[in-house]
Amino acid sequence: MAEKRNTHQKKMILETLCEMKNHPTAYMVFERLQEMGSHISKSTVYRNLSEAAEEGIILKLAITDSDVRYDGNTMPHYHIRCRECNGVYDSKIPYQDYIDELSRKEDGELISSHMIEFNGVCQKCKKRMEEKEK
Amino acid sequence: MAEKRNTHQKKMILETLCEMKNHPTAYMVFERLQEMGSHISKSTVYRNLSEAAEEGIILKLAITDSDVRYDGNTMPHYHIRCRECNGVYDSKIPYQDYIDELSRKEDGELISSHMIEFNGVCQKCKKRMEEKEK
DNA sequence: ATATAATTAAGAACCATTCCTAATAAGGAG
DNA sequence: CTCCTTATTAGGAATGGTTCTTAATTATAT
Repeated sequence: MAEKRNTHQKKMILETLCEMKNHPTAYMVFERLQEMGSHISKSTVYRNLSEAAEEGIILKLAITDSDVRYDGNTMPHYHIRCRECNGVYDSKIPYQDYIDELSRKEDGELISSHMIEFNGVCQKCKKRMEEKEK
Repeated sequence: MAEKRNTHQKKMILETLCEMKNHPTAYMVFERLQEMGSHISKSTVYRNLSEAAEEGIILKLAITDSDVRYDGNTMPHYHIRCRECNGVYDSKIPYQDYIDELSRKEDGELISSHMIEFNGVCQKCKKRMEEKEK
């Protein structure tokens, strides 16, 4: 009655994801693995990340990208999207339960959670832009 | 010194978008136009929607989809994504300015706005699920 | 050690989106 | 109204991330 197997590939993929702090897409994880000399195939990376997200081992990010992104950190948290470099950063503010309550009161839908994405410019890009000004 | 032209195609595309209340992707607008017997090409639909969004005439939706969606309603508002039918609905709750202030205080980034997407089940699907229960 | 079935590698297929180019037509000038 | 300029379009090829397919592999139970 074998159901789930622990393979080298799965372990490598999840370890690599957790090392990457840039909220990568499945493709980015695949590329990283290739750089490291791994021969894990594209489809294996896509499948494992997708399955891990379904199992709740990793997080499938709610990001307004045209690509799905993953995060090793499964704690609920918000994201900041830099409109200059397109990078994704974590916000430090805690989950706002009351936002869900507000929606439950106002809207007729069955709300279970929400996500927030901030639009802004990250510190790195901000600094770079200020230096260009001079 | 002609800069911007008003073409039949542009007019038709924007009118069609505003008639559609389901926050369509560019492709969905293209399909709708075809159903209506229009011969407007795919690339024209994509280009016009993208340009209109840049000009602020329409809204490029912040939705955690793998596709970009557009909205004729340019008022800032939040969205509810139904996890059953995958539909996108508008929330009635007003924009929460203080969320931006909170992030500005806690995070170091230059925040200009945010978007919220609720995860839930829409009224239609809720009703359908309840009827199946019986 | 063997069996079986979950998992993988490799790459073809998919499909929304972008890109390219010749043809078209909006709108200003005469 | 007619001509010119050039923004815009139609049509389709190219792109590229993701999904799918299949035979080969390999984790795990027995």
